Amino acid sequence: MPDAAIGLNAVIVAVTEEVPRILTVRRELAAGGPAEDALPFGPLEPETDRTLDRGLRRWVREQTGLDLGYVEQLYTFGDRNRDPRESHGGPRLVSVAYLALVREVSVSGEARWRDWYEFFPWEDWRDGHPAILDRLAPALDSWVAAAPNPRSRQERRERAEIVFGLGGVAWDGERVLERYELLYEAGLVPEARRDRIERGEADRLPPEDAEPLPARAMALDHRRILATALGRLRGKLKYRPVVFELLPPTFTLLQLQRVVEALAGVRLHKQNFRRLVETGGLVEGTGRQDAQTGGRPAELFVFRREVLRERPAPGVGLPGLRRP
Amino acid sequence: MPDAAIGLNAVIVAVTEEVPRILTVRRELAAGGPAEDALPFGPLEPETDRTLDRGLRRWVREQTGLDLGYVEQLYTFGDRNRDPRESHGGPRLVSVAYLALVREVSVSGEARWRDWYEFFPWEDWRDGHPAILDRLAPALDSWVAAAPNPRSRQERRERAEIVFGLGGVAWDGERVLERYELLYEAGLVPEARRDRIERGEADRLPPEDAEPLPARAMALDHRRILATALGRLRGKLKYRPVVFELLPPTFTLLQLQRVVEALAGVRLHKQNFRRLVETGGLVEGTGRQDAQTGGRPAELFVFRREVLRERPAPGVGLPGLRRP
DNA sequence: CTCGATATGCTCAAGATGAGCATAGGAGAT
DNA sequence: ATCTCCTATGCTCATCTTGAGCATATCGAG
Repeated sequence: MPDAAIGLNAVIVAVTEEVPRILTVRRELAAGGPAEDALPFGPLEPETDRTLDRGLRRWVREQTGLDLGYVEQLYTFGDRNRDPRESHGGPRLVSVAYLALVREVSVSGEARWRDWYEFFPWEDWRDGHPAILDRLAPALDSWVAAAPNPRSRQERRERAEIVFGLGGVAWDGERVLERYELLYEAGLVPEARRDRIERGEADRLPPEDAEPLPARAMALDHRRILATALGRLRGKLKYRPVVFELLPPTFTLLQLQRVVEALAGVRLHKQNFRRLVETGGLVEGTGRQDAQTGGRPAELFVFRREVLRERPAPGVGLPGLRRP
Repeated sequence: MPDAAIGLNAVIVAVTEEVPRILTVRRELAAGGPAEDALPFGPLEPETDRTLDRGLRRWVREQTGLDLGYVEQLYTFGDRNRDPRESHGGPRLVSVAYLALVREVSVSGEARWRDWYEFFPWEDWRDGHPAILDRLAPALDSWVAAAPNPRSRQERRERAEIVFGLGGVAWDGERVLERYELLYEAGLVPEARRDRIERGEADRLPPEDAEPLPARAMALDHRRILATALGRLRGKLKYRPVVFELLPPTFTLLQLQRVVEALAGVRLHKQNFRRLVETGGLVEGTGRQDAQTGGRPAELFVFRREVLRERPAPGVGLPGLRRP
């Protein structure tokens, strides 16, 4: 069986000040090339790492000083030429990506936190319809129109409508990856051009955009990995009590709501949210009050672990977030 | 970056006669050892396989003659010593497992179809509470009692109750993997003994069960992979129209219901199921009728693709299957 | 033509959801 | 002191969804 190299990628998420953040590093991938944002990554040491996630925790600690708590495997990326160094004799690189949720934000080394909506501005609907979608829509239309034949045009149209919620289709917050992949295929993200050039496919380049999208790109396929993470987390939120990994042990209901909103990218009805988490048994009051920030003091709550015994799939699967 | 070998595993699912089946092969893993059921697996060819799932499709075709349609990545298994050959100088083997859904059942080669509930008899609740659970419950109690300290005992009890729905906790059909892993840890499946012996940990063996569970074991960690697949499929059913991958293009509502029940492992209320899929826009009548099997003829339905435009997460997320 | 079997239509109580109104209890300004 | 602004918290209500059942339709077999 021929060999390949196994890499491990980490999407490390924290939420502070109502901003969901991910930990990034700066990397020069092409030696001497431009530095780009990248997800932290490291190798699996086949000899010493007993499991994949132990390997991950090991080098995350080494690189950033962070001790990961909640960790979950996301997806394994193995397309050829994910890393351009492969085409110059490097080994086939297969990367197993993980999602980690943390509370702390102090990191050491070259790591820094970034608002994940800088990478996906179209995903944040908390202030209503994101303005960037008005710029994307016509670009998507051109992509549809540029299809080589009517059948393919029809497919493109349907796909664009479904994933971007156009033409009356409802927006589905979980389709983060599908949206990114469509933009990539349509040549609307810089990675599309860059990858083609790096692979020597300088023919068939998408037209360089006069005015590039106001979104941050990433090295390699890391924005794809990040999109996978965001989509997965949005889904998981609804049926597993993962938000609490991102919150201090004690919090107010509004703090909880703000974190959920930050991840889900939508605003929620306050009273209904409260009803959901309280009558759903997800939290319990401590009797203590918040050293608040203006307004009537709020009660402090804690996560109620017993809910795991009471309900099969406890989460904040609430109004406007529900599945069907 | 040190090298490792990448394997690909396929959990290939079909449903016929209300039985969910998976494709297995017989393998002698220890040369000269006993033949065991295994999932089909093959290597990734780093040079020729452009993507992981292409590699998978390639060797599944080679090994079984099957052309896969719907394929979805499941999970990547990378613990050390998954394959005992590693401890004899073999390379670290990391396997990417895939779930595939097919309609056909004719296979060539050494492959054969097996009822997946032979591997997990406790997962089939279609005829009510599975009898095997009455045998498992006391064995789980012993495992809880055997905890080294009160704290660990409490944790074991809570875990057993949650995953097996004991002590008033509701049964959650999706926790297939958690149940299998608990049984493994508790030494209640033959793989637990076998793996310890193969790793030379012949001390600390779980006691050999006088009367082994009436369930089929698998080679390596393949039953774990299978459990992952079953759990994932049960979950996905509820919010993506994947059942239709397992059905002929045209089907009656009862056929559809039977397939869903076979996968979910529970019986559903017929009229409500019908209401759900019809008013939910998942299917549409063809006007034609079934060459039926006794009783009033049933209308033939087809999957209604337009539902993808109308609802964000269409699936059979119905009564008794819902998340919260 | 009656029975057995399945299909299909319809009802209804209970619960969940979506949206809003009203009141409580703090801090800082006047 | 009291006014104002702000957030917390309690409560209501119309509407939709769910869970469960009854009733009727339409076939084949005896």
